[in-house]
Amino acid sequence: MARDLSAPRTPVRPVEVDRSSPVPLYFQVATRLQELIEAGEIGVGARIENEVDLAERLGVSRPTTRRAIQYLVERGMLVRKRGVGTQVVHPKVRRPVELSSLYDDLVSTDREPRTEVLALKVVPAPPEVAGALELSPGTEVTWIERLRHANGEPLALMHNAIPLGLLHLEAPDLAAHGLYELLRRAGYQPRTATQVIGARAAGAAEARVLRERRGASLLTMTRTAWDVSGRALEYGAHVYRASRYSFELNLTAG
Amino acid sequence: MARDLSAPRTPVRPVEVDRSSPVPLYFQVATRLQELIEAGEIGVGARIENEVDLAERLGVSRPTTRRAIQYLVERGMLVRKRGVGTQVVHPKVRRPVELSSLYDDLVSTDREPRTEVLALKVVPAPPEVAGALELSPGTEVTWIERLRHANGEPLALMHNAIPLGLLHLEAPDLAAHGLYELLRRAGYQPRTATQVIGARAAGAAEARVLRERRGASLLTMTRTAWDVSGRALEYGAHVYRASRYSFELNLTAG
DNA sequence: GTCAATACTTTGTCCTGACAAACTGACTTG
DNA sequence: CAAGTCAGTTTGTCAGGACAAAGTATTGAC
Repeated sequence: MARDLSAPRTPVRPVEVDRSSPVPLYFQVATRLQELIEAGEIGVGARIENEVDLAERLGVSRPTTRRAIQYLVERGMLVRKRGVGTQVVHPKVRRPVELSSLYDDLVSTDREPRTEVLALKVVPAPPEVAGALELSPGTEVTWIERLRHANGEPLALMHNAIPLGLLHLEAPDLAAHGLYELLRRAGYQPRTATQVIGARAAGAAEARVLRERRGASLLTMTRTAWDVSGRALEYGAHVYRASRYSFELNLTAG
Repeated sequence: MARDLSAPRTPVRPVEVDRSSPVPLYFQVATRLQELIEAGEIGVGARIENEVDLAERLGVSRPTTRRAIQYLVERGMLVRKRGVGTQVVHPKVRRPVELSSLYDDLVSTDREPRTEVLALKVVPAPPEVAGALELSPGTEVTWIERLRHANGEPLALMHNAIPLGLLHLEAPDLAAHGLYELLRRAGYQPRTATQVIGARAAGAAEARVLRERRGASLLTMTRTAWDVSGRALEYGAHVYRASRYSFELNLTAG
């Protein structure tokens, strides 16, 4: 359907590989291609060279070239069609979903986060928390309550549970850093998570600390995060001021 | 850390491949492995055979075996470690995020969806819609307003815009099917989307059609969806009764 | 001129073979 | 006995080749 097949192949000229580098060849090729596409040197809609020619010109094997292209296809930058070729569809990577913390988001958008630690103690896990973290009921967990400010205004009230023994938390650390940053620093990298996002009206106590009217709309988010080996890292139940915050997601369907 | 390496390798016995099938070998192997894991025959934490042995026993090459395992690794079921082996970490696939429609979700959970088409017309795209769909301002689009019921109760008020020429919509079709199903049937498969999820209080008109009190909390979702070749398919601005609906997401970090 | 058959291009699948890098566990050595 | 060394295991990377399948473009027949 009116795909412009007469468009000239962009011959990806300045790609070279460094065989002495510890970086895998396929990754070198993928990175270079990504740079060229993001810089606009290979425009949207343009077809790139076919795998065989590209491989030959770069001096690598076809499987290596395929792997590099596949990497960018999975990231949504390229589309392949058998018998047709490979086309650029997006100049920027659409990341599937960011598994980053609120704190990092605020820092990166210059919104001056500040954290007030309301509680930090060890308690037996309530049934809901124990279930989410796959612990037997009553197992002790570190329980955290924090109030997160942005630009001097309260933004979110956050309750979190962390399995004991994972890491030792101190109030000053929590005040100065995001929870995910502390987890990462201790060697635990969140990799998968399930979230439930909903909304409800603010109760009296919540309204007071968040400086909203009673009954104001709040965004709620409960999340459980696991690391790469399936170990449960964190359970969180957060409420956000809907007037100041929303979730932005980029989705990709398999 | 206390990984049970003494656990016996589960030898994935009943896997066989059918070389006369048009289904690729790597996919046959991946599917069979996935079934065994989901059925619990290979338990969580168990290591599977190493690639070389598995390949030999199945009578396929090691790259084919690797590709099958890689497929499950990307879906979060397995974890590989060089020098160690491959372990099961999750008995079920955690899909990155489902890009399915509300209608399909309600059908699959047996909640008897019913759709009331409030409006179906062709209008010039408002600036916000034009921007989201990457159309020049004022381009005409199909504009849809629907009220979605579940179990006989109103659940969501949905506004959507579709580029003209993509497909011809009739009210009866919209009443009987989800929008995504109609798109798919016309050959357009949504692949990537950006969503913004927020909350706000119900206005008077919204409260009336959704049978909520005025000021009740509503979940809001605006979304733009593209197909595999980067063509904008749909813009949607939906509001949900927070008392009856929440978003559930499974995330995976790269 | 239109439609079907054919040739060509390009990606998809699969194989064999080889070496490198990371991790484990046992052995050696001080 | 403790710590470093070394061999074994397992996944990671890469090459080169072969054929299949799905499109596109051309050619030929009616």
